[in-house]
Amino acid sequence: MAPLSPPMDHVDRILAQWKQERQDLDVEPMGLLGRLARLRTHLAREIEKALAAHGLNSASFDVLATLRRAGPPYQLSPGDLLATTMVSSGTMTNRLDQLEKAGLIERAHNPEDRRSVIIALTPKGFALVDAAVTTHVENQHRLLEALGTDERAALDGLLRKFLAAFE
Amino acid sequence: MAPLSPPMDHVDRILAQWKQERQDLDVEPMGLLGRLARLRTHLAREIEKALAAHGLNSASFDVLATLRRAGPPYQLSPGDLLATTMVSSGTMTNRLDQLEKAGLIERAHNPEDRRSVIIALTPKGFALVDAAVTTHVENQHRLLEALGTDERAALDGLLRKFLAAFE
DNA sequence: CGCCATTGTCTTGACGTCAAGATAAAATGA
DNA sequence: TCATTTTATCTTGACGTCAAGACAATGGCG
Repeated sequence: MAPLSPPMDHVDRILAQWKQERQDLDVEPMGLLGRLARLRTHLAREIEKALAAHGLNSASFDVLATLRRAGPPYQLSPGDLLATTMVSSGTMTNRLDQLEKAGLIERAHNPEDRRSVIIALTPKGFALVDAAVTTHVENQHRLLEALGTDERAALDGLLRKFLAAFE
Repeated sequence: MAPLSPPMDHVDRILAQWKQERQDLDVEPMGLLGRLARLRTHLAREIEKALAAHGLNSASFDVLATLRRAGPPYQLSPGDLLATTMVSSGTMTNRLDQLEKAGLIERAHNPEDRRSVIIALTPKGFALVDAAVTTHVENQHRLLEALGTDERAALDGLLRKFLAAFE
């Protein structure tokens, strides 16, 4: 018996159209990259939903989580936060403005460098992110239920190698 | 000899911090999902760069490419375009407005349904997207160079299965 | 026929992001 | 020392996106 081929999905249909219209192109990479992009959009939307239950989005959660997992005293500079979050400095300023208004972080002067700012998690921010991360991790487990243990390990390994080409 | 373990990457460091700070959480899924998200950001930025050489971004390219690969007469309704692009109707209207201003598409009434609109690629739009897709596909090949043939197939298969859980 | 739910598209207002540049402080080095 | 470069953060203006809802046309159904 021939092995079962998986059913045609949305991305397969796109590739089939290109093969019809532009036979000169080798569109094979478009399949992998298209699936990665679509999957990422679905996952991001699911993650936003889970965080919304705590009044957060993934932008604000990322900042709070970075401060939380840094350990006591839960303080980092905007520059430190930039180094881990893949956003521009203007975006980080905007995120910090909102978190400060919400009382989840505080800005303090750095006595050792007056250009620099110390961002500190408030008790309210700490409590919120600690609750949110619990929900978030549970949600992440749920999102991975479609894959078995071996598949997760294989996928993670391939993503690791691929990602290494860019950072 | 023990097998070589890959070097610690950015995501590994995040996981190590969580393991230190929140030992109650099983953060294993965060590794896979974090790598997927970071990888997608890197890839999206590279793709934007390649399309910018043609004056396009991935938003406008997606619309033009959908019309192009649909085949003659290179016409679809906004609703058809919505069905393949994972954006809201307001986003699509905005994209079409700009493409129309740029002379790359035209809007026409649908004689069979006066609610409906026919979006047609102009000759200028056809020529542009045909050139852009050539560059885009070359760029996609380049982006996948980090992976071998077998790895690409394995990754694509896992992404296909994962994506199937969401659509 | 005429009412009502549905469909297809567009409008509005808000949000998150970025690139480019402004500002101020600190480090460098002649 | 002092001018220059570098670093750290913030500001500005533009862009792409979304959710919610407006609007007109269509299709079903009594």
